[in-house]
Amino acid sequence: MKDGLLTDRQMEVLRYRKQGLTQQQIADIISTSKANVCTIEKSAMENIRRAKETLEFLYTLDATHLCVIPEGTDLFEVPAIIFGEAEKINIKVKYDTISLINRIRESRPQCCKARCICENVHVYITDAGELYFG
Amino acid sequence: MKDGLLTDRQMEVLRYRKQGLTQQQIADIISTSKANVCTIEKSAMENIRRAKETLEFLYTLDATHLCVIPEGTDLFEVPAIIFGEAEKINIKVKYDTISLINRIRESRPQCCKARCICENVHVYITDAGELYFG
DNA sequence: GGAGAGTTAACGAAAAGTGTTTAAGTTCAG
DNA sequence: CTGAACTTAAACACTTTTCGTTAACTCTCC
Repeated sequence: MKDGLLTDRQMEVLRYRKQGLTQQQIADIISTSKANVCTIEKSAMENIRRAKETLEFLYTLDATHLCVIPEGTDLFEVPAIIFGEAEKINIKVKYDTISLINRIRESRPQCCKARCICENVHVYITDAGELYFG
Repeated sequence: MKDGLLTDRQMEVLRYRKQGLTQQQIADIISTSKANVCTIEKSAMENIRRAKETLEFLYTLDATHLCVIPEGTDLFEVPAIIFGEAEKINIKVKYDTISLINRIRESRPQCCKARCICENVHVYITDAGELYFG
């Protein structure tokens, strides 16, 4: 049974990059060209993008797209945005302000640096008012 | 630029399945055999599993390596190991015993045969006490 | 200008994924 | 038991991905 989308090579490069190494330094370590490190890193990012998109599709199977929280939004402004959009389509969100903030922080921890949404977050909602973030 | 992991065929089958159709009904609609619908559905689920695993790998990049659960370990012994290691580095795990077991079973179903961890599992932990398994 | 970091394009070989069929195998309600 | 729904395995053609090379390219900083 296979692992995730990323190859050993791709994970290796991402780990070194996380440590702050340059492509040339990594190329020396793993004995290849920096051009190759670049393409490996690039395809790794592409695979990650596809993984995210795949899970977004899953959510859309039983949820509809509600809105996008733009990168840079203050976390505390998010509930008002979502409540407003949900009201437009007559769906009652099943979270109050506090639990909604907890919900998004647990669902997308990598998008929440302190109080700031650090990348665009797509919001999906079911008829039951359940929320998904992609 | 490519879409997510799922092929058109796979998304098609998943949508029909979501509507409650049987594999035979879908096979008739998309003009193929029911066996093929089965394999398409199966590979779709496999792709979804891999997408989840890929994103979990991303999270491990932000986490530190905590310990390794050796192959053959009893699943019920895992929480004690993890709590012990986390205590050593003064991080409070955000799961209790039961939810920790559920967490690892959901995260690495292929590693859990009955009560046995069937391959080495690396454990990563964030400062917030979130756990990831790789 | 030159050095360092990163990106891109074109190409080949090896590996992996996909759709399909055929055939044999469950599982389970009636 | 029978039949319907579903699963599994092997084999095939086909396409895509991945890793690698070489070489040329942009940017930025000094």
